[in-house]
Amino acid sequence: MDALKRQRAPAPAGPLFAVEEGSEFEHDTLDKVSVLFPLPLPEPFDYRAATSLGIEPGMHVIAPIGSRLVRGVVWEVQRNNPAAANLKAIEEVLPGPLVPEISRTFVDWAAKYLVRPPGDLIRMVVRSPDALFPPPTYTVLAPTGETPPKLTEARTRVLEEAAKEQVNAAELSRRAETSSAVVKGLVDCGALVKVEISEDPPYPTPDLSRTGKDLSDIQQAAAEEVSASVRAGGFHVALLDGVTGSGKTEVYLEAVAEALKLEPDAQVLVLLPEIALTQAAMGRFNARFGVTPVEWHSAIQQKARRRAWREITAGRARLIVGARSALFLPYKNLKLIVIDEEHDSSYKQEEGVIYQARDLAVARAKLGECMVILASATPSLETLVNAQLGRYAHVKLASRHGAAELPNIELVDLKDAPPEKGKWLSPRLVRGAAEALLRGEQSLFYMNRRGYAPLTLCRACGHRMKSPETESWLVEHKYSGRLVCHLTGFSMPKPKACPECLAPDSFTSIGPGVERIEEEVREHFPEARIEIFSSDTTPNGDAVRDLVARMENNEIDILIGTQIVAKGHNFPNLTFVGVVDADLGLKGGDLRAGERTFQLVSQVAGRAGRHEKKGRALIQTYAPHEPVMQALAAQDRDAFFAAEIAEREAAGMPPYGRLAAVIVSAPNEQLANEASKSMGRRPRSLRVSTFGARRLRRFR
DNA sequence: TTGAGGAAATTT
DNA sequence: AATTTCCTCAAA
Repeated sequence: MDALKRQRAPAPAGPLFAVEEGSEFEHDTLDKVSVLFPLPLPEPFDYRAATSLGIEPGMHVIAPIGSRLVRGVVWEVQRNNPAAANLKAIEEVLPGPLVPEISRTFVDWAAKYLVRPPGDLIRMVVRSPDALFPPPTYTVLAPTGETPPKLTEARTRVLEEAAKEQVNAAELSRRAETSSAVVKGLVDCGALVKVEISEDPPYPTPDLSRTGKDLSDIQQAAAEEVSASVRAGGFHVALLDGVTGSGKTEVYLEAVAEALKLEPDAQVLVLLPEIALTQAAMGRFNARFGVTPVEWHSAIQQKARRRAWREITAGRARLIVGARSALFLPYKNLKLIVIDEEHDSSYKQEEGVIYQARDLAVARAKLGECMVILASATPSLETLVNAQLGRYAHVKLASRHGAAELPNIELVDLKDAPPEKGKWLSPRLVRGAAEALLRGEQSLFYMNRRGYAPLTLCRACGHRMKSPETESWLVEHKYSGRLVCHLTGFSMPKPKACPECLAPDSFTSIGPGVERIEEEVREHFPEARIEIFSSDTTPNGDAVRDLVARMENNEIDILIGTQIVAKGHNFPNLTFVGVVDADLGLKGGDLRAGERTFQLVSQVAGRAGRHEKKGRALIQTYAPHEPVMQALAAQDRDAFFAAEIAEREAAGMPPYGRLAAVIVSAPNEQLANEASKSMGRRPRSLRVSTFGARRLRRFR
């Protein structure tokens, strides 16, 4: 109710039709109107409305549900259906642009595909409650060009200021340093006129006469291929596949320009991973088109959201850059969707309505006869399979732009040369960093675990410190002196004595995290400048920028980082990378563990020697013969994916089969286990694996 | 009986 | 999602 009040109260302006039957239209018939509400209802609800109201699918209406009034979208209309007489009446027809047919079809399709009430999806389409009503305005004063009869000094000053910028009366008198009466006098004699300005003005149009940066021959060929697809029109998907630094962005920007040229209201949506939605990214678009794109993500402010929604629906917003949620907006004429870093896990929404934006984008494009470009240096297995099967065009940008070479990657078999007990760096890793240090170059140790140690154990009784809710191990963070649950964020100070057996100072730390690797590195290189790069040490963007800048300026010799280092940073003097535990990501039985490990480790290894200097990467593993490790050493992505694809196909795993999670809840753990096991026995055609509550929590 | 308090059903 | 109805348990 609150939401509705808020929606209706501030905006009595605009043509709100009160619904009244009878009176004027004596021969009026009744329509049956199905309305989809942004509620988890199983289907649209039916109402009655006079035919003379001309209600059409896509219109916004208010209708009663039980004792309250709710805003919804008209889904279907049956003209002249007398049976509608027994239905409740539509309360009110709201102004505003219709939800286009493509968006409605997409909602229906996605609701089925995601096994969700359609109302949950329309909620993502109609996302700005006050955008339906005409935008609020404010009044400014503009000179008319007429000269007032008595041109005093004060009046001249006011007219001079008014010519510079149009502002309101109070501001104008302040700027001209006169009283408000002078300004009012000028309005009265017709030298100034009041002008209503919309609070939601249209965005500036991208400048399509501009050209992009000069492209290499390879880039040029790729740009021409995707541009030709855009010009051809209709549904196409292209995978733009090129290593970091191959200039993928420049290539897809050409396709964006091409799509915008198709029609005066043609729109382009560029999806970026959440963390990539930065001012720097916006700047790249600005450099190419002379305008800042329309931004859309969950953090966008109410006013900006209203303006963006209004302009997107009207087809006046042409270039939209956003996170996954931008996919659902009611575009008027969407011609191209670009998904940058298509493998990125942030395209997967894992709470509420669970969806993979990359997959839905392809479906949405098919419905809207539009093109999709999936760009990545490390495409997902699903996308590569689609490219191999010929469903997607495969546009390759093979060579690195410029002179830099790929680093040398070697495996270090930890079974051959294990580090001493309580240590994690093999002599080869230490030597690698020492050599780089001697040459005045930088090293990076990659350890994908935050904190000091993943397990804290009582030596006296063997008690393990666990998170109260999830039963998962508490990770020790030495700098903060706390034990932290990485799943829930729960944390507590490290206790002085064991809570189980009360033995004092009996805790011992098991296993490594970045902080512990740093300790070990400091023992080897006491004189070196060493820093940790993890989300704990760099809590915000400023801290990240500062650390990256110091690394670029050679103020750091050795960096120890979690996966945060894998993302896009470019350190010219970094020539040695040591991956402390490449096996870490493979544990846990996740379907995509191998794929993720390959992508992460090859990205991290790729940090070495990105400029003139040749880089070297050492990868520590206990399983050097695993296909992932072999492929990493050979830097052979195709070989890795070939092996992985064969394995998935044999096991009937995605994309060759589908997975479904069933959550079993019971009064106690034993009962839940029994129920899961018996469920697993029943249908022979299904393969069932069971996870305990701890692991399942992550799926919720 | 009455009435919290909470779960379950209903809403067109 | 927001109400309304149904159900249980316990106090009077």
